[in-house]
Amino acid sequence: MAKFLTNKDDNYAQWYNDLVIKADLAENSVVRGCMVIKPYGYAIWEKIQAELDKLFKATGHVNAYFPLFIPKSFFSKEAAHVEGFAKECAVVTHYRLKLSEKGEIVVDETAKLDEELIVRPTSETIIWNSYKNWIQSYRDLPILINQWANVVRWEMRTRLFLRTTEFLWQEGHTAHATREEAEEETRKMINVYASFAENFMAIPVIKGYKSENERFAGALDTYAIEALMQDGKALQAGTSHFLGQNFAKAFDVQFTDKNGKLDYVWATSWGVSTRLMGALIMAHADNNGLIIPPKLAPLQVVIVPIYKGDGQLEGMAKAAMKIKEGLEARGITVKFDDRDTHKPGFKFAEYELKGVPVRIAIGPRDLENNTIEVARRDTLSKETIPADSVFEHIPKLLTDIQNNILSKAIQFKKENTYHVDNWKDFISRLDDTGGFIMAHWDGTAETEAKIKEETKATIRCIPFDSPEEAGKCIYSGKPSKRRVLFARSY
RNA sequence: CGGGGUGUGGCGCAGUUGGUAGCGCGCUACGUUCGGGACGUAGAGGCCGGAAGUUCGAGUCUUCUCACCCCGACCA
Repeated sequence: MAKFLTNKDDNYAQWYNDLVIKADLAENSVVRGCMVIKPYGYAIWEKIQAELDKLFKATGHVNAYFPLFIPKSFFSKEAAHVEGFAKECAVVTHYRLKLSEKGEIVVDETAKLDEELIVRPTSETIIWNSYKNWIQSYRDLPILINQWANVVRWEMRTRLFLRTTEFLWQEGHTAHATREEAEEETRKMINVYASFAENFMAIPVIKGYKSENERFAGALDTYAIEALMQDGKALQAGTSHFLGQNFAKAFDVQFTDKNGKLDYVWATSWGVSTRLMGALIMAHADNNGLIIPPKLAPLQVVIVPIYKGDGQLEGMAKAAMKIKEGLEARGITVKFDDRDTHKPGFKFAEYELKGVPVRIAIGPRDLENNTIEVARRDTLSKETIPADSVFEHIPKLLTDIQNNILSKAIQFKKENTYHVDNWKDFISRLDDTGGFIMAHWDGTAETEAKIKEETKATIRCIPFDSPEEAGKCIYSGKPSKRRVLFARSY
């Protein structure tokens, strides 16, 4: 089985690449570093989008859209921000092409832009330039806007979904009258991400603060959710930034408060990207292919008929359509695959590869006995049930699968989270198993950098819930008050 | 930008001392199959990344060029 996939245990990276391609999620485009998201992959992204969008709306946010292009001058208004992104920006310098004497299409040098445009790597600057005009009074606040967009960061090395030059994401940008309110928003959104990861993606995460080094360019504080992949590496799955008054000051966004006093506006921004697709794959999939949690599966149930030529299909189609309609009425997405160009075995393998949570097979024996065969993707187990019980059974089964995938992931995270108290163990733990490593750190950037240099492990976050505990830094031996989360990461 | 590698049907590859291109998968047609990726038969499909050179003759040798991939420095 799964003879088309590289074995996950032999070569995890290759297994991932194979899976993305073979499951028809995405492919590399002719444009270096950019991907083509294929319909099946995009369907999963649309599910992610739809659920997140509901959560954003439920927390009071609205959607809007800001330009792809950002004037270079805007970009340089916030010092830390420029520094963070300058090295990976695509720049538009001209607006016209022409035919050369040789008949080639060339840039028309006479059509040079007065001010160059940056292709957005993120939208803080262009958005705050607008907010400046929108905000005069505390009555105009808060502004709670999200946008779904593409952004471009010119990366050296890319991998489908995990890091691509262009990627899709959402970015929330909010403006508040008080520091407390902005901080609360920052915290609220990281919690939204965390609960989305857990409840929909079935991925448990660790929420925490980023160290100063890992912080977003221009933020006073960055919160992140970190997820553990099956190869023991961490993946940052979402971030929420408390931007303080940095962007308000850079773009001169002031408002009059209730007391008639002028003050700068407080800001947050937060985002998740198509990288979540990578997380979804690497958290759950196995050597047979994807395992998609039912809540995000574009196709939740597939019905495969097993028939020999001569009119056998008819009876099955009738039974299948009845099941399909009944399940759809219960809000379940169902496909009846009656293609006669592929054999059942081929279809079984294909839907496993694509991670469809539940497969129903109906064959001649089932018709005779009024049964169906139900197979679940997460455990690969099969059972034959009375056809009449399908409408009670399948919804329960989907819930069960969602829960099982999550508890498996929780178990995995638990088993691969280690408390380490000295340098030797730290290194051997990283090399032997990887995983989340909770260890003491002296809180200095120098130590953090040294650890990264020597081990490639970074501080993923300082967990919100990590208890006060006296200890010694694993690297410097200096005193430390709490453990932080270390890991090698994507 | 350093270090390594690869360019040959749609995809993955082979191609000997230079002699005019082949295999697997996929594709098309027909037939037999159909409870875990079926089989047979017959087909279609290639300026061998590009340019120049050596030679009677270049996928193969030489030079130049272009593109892509992998490993590092940067990153959601």
